[in-house]
Amino acid sequence: MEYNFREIEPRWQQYWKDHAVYKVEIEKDKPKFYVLDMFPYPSGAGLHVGHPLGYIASDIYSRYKRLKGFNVLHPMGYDAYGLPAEQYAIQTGQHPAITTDKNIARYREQLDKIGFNYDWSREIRTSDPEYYHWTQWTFIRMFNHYYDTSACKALPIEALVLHFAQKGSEGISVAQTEPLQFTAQQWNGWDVNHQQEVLMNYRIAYLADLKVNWCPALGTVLANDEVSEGLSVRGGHPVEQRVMRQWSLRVSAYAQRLLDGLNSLEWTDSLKETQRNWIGRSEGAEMFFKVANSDLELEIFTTRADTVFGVTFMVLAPESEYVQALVTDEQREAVTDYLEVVKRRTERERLSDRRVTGVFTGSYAINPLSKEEIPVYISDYVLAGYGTGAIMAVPAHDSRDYAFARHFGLPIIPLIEGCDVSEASFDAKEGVMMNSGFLNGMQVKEAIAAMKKYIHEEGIGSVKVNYRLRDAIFSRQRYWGEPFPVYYKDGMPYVLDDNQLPLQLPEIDKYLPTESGEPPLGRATGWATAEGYPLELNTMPGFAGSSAYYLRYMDPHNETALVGHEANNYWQNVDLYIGGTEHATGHLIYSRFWNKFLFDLGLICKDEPYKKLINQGMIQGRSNFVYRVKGTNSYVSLNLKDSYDTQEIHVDVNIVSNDQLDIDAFRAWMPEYKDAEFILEDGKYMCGWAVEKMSKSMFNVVNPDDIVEKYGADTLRLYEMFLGPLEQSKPWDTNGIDGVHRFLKKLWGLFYKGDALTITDDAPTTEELKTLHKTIKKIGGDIEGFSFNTSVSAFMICVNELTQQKCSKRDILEPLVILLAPFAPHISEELYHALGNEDTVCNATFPEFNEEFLKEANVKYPISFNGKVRFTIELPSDSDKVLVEKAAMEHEQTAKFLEGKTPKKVIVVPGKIVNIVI
RNA sequence: GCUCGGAUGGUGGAAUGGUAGACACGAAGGACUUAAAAUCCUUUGGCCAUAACGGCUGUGCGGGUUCAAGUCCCGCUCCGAGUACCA
Repeated sequence: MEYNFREIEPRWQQYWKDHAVYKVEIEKDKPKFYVLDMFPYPSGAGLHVGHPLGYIASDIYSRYKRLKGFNVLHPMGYDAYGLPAEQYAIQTGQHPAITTDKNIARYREQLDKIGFNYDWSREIRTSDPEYYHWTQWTFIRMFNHYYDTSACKALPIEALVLHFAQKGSEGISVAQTEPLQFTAQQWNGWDVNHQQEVLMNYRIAYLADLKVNWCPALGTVLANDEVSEGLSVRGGHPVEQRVMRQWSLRVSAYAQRLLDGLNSLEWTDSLKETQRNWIGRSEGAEMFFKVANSDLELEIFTTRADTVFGVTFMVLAPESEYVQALVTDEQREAVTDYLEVVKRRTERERLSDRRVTGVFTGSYAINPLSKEEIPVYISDYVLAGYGTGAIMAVPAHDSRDYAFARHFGLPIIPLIEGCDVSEASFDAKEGVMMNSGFLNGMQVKEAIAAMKKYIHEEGIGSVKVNYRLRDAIFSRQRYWGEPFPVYYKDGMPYVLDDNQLPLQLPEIDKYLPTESGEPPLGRATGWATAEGYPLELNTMPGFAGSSAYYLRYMDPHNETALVGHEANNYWQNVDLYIGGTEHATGHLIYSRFWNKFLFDLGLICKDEPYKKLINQGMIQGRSNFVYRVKGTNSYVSLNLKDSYDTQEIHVDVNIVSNDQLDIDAFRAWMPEYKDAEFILEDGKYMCGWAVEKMSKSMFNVVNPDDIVEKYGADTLRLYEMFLGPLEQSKPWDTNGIDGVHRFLKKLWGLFYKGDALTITDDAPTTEELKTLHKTIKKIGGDIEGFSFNTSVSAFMICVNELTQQKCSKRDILEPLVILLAPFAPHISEELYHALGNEDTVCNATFPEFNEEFLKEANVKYPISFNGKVRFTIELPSDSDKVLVEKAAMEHEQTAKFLEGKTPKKVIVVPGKIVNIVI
């Protein structure tokens, strides 16, 4: 009987489905394990061979954990809201839900072919009202809570209202948009609208006029992580700054907790570092600089308090509120002109053109230490959104200030002994201070500390921590997203009652903004509450639905809660999360924030959602090229191309094998190549190749369906793992796949000779047992360490050895099949049943290796101590070091040499030398 | 600029400080076959040598620690990723 994967695989997939093998329930007497994949956005292009990489890895691990006796939750769903379906709807008029459903069906079909062990009864889709019910529900709670900085948690807004009514803003410690001061009398005297307006300053989900990233091409605002270098991440359209009234989430309130939480997580250092940089904590000082001939004081933030003696000017951001107060009549025209220029520049222009620009306000401030009068400038290199929007400039020790000083001819005072500031500033935080009064002679670090102390004692400022992390803008001017559970009364927003949820997305005629420029929901008829109050027209962004989806999987059909307490207490949080690094500053920040908020409200039991996280690397494409002799339809083979003037052209990798072009297939590929002629080498046409992103335009996309059709799902799974370390990016090259396929055929050959099953119940030989046990040991260790590529090698070695040993013993082959089940479940299931087992291999137990057994057998080897003493003792032939070390220690002469001392280290090289360090 | 990774044969990649190149692909040669496919065997880092044993060299570059370095330390080069007027 041949290894017929085309028959075996669908049959077992059907069996698993029919017997609900992967359905999981809470089982209190079993330890739980939660393995999660980052759920996909179902794009129209379907899966390519790179997408399942992480899914295969999580599938292997969850199957392994199950064999180890854990109750494993391994769900899957879809991030169903997104721009492509909406763009498609705009072009074709087809409802995004239809497009999305179609794409999901296609994804599911592709996923099913690979034999994953998802519990599909828990599937969720973010666009499903049953699901976004709870996204809206959480939003309502964010609206109704504020962040208390002394309690370090979110608290109900009613508590704050009560406080305001009694004491005004006195004594509150809160996260807020801007510091407000008012008395209880003022508060109580305000009408409802004004009170609501003031509360917006504190709510965790709040509406505010913000400078936002507006993308005209997409017709919507974008969050910071959706913009890169002035262009939208999706589509690469220009983004400009605009002030708009938008919903935001007060993520910044959680900055410190998001930072601290990282320490307890098993994530890679690089990913944690990325998040730390994104959160951007910087410790420094806030200081006040008096304005000459005025009562005004300018507040600045600096991390270099030690350099105050070198401050020779100050700079305000163009948007700074100080600007108007400081402009003198003589400078008014120049300043107005400058502000106009700045306003006209797009974000992208500002980033690409970094020439020094700025204008003098006409006013002077007083350096609080040197007491010198220093000019105050305006320049767009100072950002309004960070710190206080004003800086003290130290040209000698900051490169931006240096460039500015040089341009405007301002003085540069060096503060560190021996530094050279004739060409560039000296930015390093090291050296001995000079020109700095009482700081002279100190090291920079001492000086920073001394200066902070001084600032505090003299009352000219305070020690302050700043974060780069901004609040998340939560409104999108789109149709295909979660509607906000919000209505407007007298122009003020109010949230719906829980019993009005889910607020379903209405139907509209076209998926475009209204003529008056309102978002698409402005087209919906009757988009209002029963009382006739208009509903919010914006929808939520992509990250809304993905922020708490892991909780919903625990209890996906609960109609009364996001997640029930019993389910949450059992499943807790995700033990292993696998996905790409591209979510480092988006989803993985928002999701942690969202989770911490729910934790504050006592709704869930863990304040971090993802305990261990693994980033699978990208699978790149391996493109092939042909070389056309310029101006002809003639193509020259790779190694002959240097003698011609050629043009490199991408060719479909599916008609190239081992870099050799299938010439007939090439002629048939496109009409223009029908009459192509070839200049061959050794009778072949060899193509060039390069590693590039996998994309249609490079003709290097490989579809997993084709691989499954040709080699089977088990081969695909093994090969994806075999390609290289999980976390590393690597190119896909279908050529190597024969190797793993051959391995499966060899495994099959251990069971069947011709049509006959040749398994015997004979006792295994020592050699056979050795092969088995070292394989069990290796595979177990590799899976725990996520070294799936070396596991596949270990299987190959094992089967090669057993083939040589002509092994057909049940006692060897049955454990081997169970061992392989996480990697290649279909063939394992088939062979497991061929051995006479009734139950599914998924319910088997992961075999244990026999350590004692592995310590047998003896062969001769030479040995020496520190290269000096040399004699021969008997050592095992196996290269297992534990064994060899032990044998060395038990040897008579060795024992005598040691005289009862415990060696620090025993180093063994079988066949050559042993060193023992005492 | 800053942060974090990485560099090993023709290719993908193995190597708790201990025989570098496991395993696989590709290539070359051979067996079987009318032939092809499939399968199996041999060789395969480089250089030198051979009837044969073998020798030298070798993990981006330059130093260092060590009995022993692909691995640890210092200084570079190149490549990749993230981030950026963040004061």
